[in-house]
Amino acid sequence: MNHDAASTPPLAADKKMDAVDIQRVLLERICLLRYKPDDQLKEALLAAEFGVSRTPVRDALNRISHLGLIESRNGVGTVVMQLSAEQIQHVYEMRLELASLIGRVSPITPGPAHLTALLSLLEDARVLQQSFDPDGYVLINHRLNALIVTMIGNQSLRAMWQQTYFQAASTWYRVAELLGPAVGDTLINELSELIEAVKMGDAEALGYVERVHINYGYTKVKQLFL
Amino acid sequence: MNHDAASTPPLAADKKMDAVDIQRVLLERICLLRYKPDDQLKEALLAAEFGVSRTPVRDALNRISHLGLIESRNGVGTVVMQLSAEQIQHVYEMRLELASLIGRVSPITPGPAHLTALLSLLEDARVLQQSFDPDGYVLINHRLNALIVTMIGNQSLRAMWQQTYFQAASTWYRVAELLGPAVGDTLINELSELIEAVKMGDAEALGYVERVHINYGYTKVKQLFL
DNA sequence: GACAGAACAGCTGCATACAGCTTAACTCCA
DNA sequence: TGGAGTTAAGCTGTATGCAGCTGTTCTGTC
Repeated sequence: MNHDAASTPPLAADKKMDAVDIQRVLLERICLLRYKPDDQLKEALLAAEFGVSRTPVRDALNRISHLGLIESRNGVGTVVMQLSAEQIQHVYEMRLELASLIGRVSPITPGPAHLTALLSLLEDARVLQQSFDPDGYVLINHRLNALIVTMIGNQSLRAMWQQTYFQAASTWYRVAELLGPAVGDTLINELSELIEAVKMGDAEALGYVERVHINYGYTKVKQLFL
Repeated sequence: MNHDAASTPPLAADKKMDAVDIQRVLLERICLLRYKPDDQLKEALLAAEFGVSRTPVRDALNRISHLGLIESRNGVGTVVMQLSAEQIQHVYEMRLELASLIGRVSPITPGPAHLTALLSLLEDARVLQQSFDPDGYVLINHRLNALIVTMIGNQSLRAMWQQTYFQAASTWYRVAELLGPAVGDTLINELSELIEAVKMGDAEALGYVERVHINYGYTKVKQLFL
């Protein structure tokens, strides 16, 4: 009764996933680097794993192809793309700008539900620090992103935010692998500052907090990869 | 020999279009309002028209579904969505912001090729004014948009610009129908100002020119529809 | 005549079979 | 043994048939 959504995020053991479910799982796996750049996502294998035919798998791949994270080549396979240094730079540059817009274009005043969710995330982030692992970290980041999305009033901006999040997520996973618990501390700081902003119902502050932390992340990415 | 691309933009008479071609044609038809909101895009009919099976048509529809311009409902059909007043507002708000970013994030210095293309567009726009029709107007706008895209250095911003263009295009077509040659005059002004910016190699000016004219368009849309 | 119910037509979602392309391995010859 | 040509395996792209869902229409009853 209480497992209507997101209760089986990575697993597919249950019964008959449709194209939409597969789309979600594939994106999550790319963000969690379970599929690494140059990996081949063979439609037949995925179909077998999910217990469906190639058709819904193809539909899912087609629907996420616009993100540039995968590319299908006839006769070869569907490969996971490694975003070039330039592309990563562009995505982070845009996320910096988009963050500033959260509080400026059709802003939403965050409410108590948002606060509750943030407090829950903060709790989980603290638990995570007791035995840090990148997967758990990125999953919390996932939930945080999903929450921030609900605080973006402009639907167009919301879509762009999601898009760039997916594009940057796997890069950020690699940072978490390399830096370890340090990024967890930063996440706790980010959550604390977000909580303050939400307590005041200040969407603009929220955007600036995000901007600051994206800038921090961008700095780390530049140091480590670019 | 000289008909390698865009020579048959709307037509499908030739031979064997693949999913990518179909995707382009469908988007164009939506932008030109050949498909109006609540219209049903039946896969079987489109397949017959393009001389292929339903499969590549489905692939094309899936690949553009993220724009929110169409929505497939099981048992019903794939319907063209009417963007709500709020959605239109959001898209225009974002285009205003994105325009300002053209000259700020990874800008490109426009060169002589851009200038040549703009002059050609200006010429065509002037010809159009001798007997204005919305279709011709939107097609020139299409070419202008394609050109501006090549002046956007940040790939992520480029994708967002394209996305919002497709989402706003059909709305703009309706404005052209209602206002007639007046929008053509505005287009000529826009092109003239863009030419000045490009002559100076000033990407920032280019972005501001776009911002101003998007704002003009937004004003008209608000007056007429919102 | 009006309304409830059932049968029907039509569409998308999915499954399966086939064709075309690409890569890699394998063979044959020098 | 090295290399060019050929063959074979495997993947995506496409075609086609079937199942499930939805809106409509037709029928039977009150």
